[in-house]
Amino acid sequence: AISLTDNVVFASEVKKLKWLKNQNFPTIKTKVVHKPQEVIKVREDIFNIRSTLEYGIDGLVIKGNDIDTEDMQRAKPMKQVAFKFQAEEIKTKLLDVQWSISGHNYTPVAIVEKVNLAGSNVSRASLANPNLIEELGIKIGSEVVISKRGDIIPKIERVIKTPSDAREISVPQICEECNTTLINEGTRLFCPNEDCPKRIYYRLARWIKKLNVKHFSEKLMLKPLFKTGKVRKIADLYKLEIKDLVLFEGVKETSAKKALDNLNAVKEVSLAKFIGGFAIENIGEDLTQRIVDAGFNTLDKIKNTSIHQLSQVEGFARKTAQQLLEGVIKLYPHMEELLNTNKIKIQEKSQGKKLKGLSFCFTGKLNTIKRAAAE
DNA sequence: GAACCTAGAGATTGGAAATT
DNA sequence: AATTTCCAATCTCTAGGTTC
Repeated sequence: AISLTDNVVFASEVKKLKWLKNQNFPTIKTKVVHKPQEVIKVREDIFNIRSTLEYGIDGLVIKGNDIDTEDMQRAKPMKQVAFKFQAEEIKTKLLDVQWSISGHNYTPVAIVEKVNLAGSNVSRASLANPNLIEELGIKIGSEVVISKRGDIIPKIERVIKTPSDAREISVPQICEECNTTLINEGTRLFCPNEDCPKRIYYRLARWIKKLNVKHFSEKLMLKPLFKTGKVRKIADLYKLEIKDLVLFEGVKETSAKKALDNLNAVKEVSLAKFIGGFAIENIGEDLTQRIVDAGFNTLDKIKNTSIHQLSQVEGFARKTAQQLLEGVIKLYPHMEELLNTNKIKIQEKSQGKKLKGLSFCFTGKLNTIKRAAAE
């Protein structure tokens, strides 16, 4: 069966959906087909009437002509696939390249002359890494063609021409934060200094993000805290009081309290999340969980094992095992300090799987525990 | 009430390493 | 050599707050 994919309605936007209902929004019809050629034909037909539709669409969804709830629960259902239209392309000019710094990695971002493309204004596009700059042969001043891949992500497709007075894109040589000479591996440009402030800050931001602490604003709170030197390590976050936050512009008691309450509300995390929150390069929560499942279920067990033993775990070979082990050993004092604040602890053992996959709704007053705890 | 900020939504690229 | 998995990064828009 075929239905239209739309980039207008988001399921969560209840208000908008209601609005659409009131507008007698045309229902999206499905069509049953039997051969691949028919799919292509339908796609062409729809593409031709696309501009006459009352709403925006970006392609088709082709799905099995049945309802398979199990399949639909997958992150990427196997019984349905999007078949989008060829992305619109437009000409523009490269004005500048900014280097976006995240942690220790430097990523080039193209700044182009603002153009309206497929319904939005585009002025930035990732250039991924130094190698891509070279492959494209792009310079400041180059005329380029951009598209939005999947109608969403701006992408520089190719260079049309580069005037003779175009300027070479300069690749940073030293870290703007700590003056360490950057290492350019072609596919990534990074600052190797383990104690680079960018790296230290990134760890804090990762922690907040990993624990899903809401309203702890990076801009208004975390950055100023870091800049003033008040917070260096994750453990420092747990010593903060409201008075430390209201010092900053744009932060008053209400938001300060909210941020700290949210931070302190997380009292227990799984070992995998704990380690994932420390931003060891290439070591995320999911990978760590595999190690935990394989029996390395305490911080010390992981710290005291060997690369060889870790590499017995699926998903880990020498490199990843080494990154994890060295990262944990290096950060162990940090981790201990954090645990010693007694504000957060690692879950003793992985929870049973009896509740896995089930959904619950709490309503009314709970007698024995608070609602948040129950959730 | 204006101005500003955040979260979250959907979507894709592309590198690296591991696995098959 | 091909496939899978993870990770990090990018874009825009808007509802719903907070602060000024």
